Amino acid sequence: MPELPEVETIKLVLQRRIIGLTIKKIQILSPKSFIGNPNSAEGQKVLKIERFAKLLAVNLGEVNLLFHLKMTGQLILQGESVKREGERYIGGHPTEDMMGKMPNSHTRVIFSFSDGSKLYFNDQRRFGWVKIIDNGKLTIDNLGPEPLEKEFNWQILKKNLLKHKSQPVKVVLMDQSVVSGVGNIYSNEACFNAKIDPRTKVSNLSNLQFKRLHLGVLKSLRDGIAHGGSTRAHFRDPEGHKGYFLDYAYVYGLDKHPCKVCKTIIKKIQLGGRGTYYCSNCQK
DNA sequence: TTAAATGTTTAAAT
DNA sequence: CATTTAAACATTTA
Repeated sequence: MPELPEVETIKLVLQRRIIGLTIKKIQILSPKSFIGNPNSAEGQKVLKIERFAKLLAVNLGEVNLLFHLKMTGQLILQGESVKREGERYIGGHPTEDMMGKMPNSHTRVIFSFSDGSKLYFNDQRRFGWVKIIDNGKLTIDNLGPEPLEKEFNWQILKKNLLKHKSQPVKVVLMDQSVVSGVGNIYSNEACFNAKIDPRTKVSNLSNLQFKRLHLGVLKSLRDGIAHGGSTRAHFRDPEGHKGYFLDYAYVYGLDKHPCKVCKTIIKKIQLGGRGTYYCSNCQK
């Protein structure tokens, strides 16, 4: 699920825990999930961790480990000190088995660090991947502006959205070349925040609505990060309670539930082939 | 049994 | 040719 807030939260956790550690060993359990030669990463020290849209780049000097978790990817960090505290750091769409023993049947790659801690890349559907990328080649094509950077304003959002003027606004928001890191969850939430019907064609939006949408995107992403990502990127795991998925959402996954603002029943429709949730009273 | 699920790319249809 | 829709990827759960 990892959209921007989830990946950002994973980044913050990893920056705190694995920078300065050396990768001792990389075990590839699913060849499809690892692209490149793992030898070039083994023995290297983690220097820097960055996020680009939904991608995570772990810099090892000459090379980077570039992660894309796609739909069901998870990163689970279990360290020696972490284990003693009965704690584990996780990021990704929550499932029962991510609280259990590692590795498990969905573990695709295991990174072992110099201090004994391990990072597990789990991915049920195997859409996600880890790639070795030379440092000079770490540019990702077709990425729009990072919404949390101050250069991002409503005029830029408007200009980029207008690349697909006849499309519903909710669909265009998910286009990574329009704005980086917004996926299905936050696109739904952003439209709710902006009080805009997700079906509205981009060409029919007023400047006022573009402004509201700009703020709505920011609010949804910031709320997501404030909640540790919609998936709870770190988790205290003595007995394995369930991560609470999206308790804070206004509309995503809440069809047939009353709107948290006006009690109108949330509707679910299909837009661009994706589940789309909205309140017909709040969003017009 | 069918449908849907956090994402992206590619092919097919309009 | 540009734009839009569907399919594909793989697996599980409702």
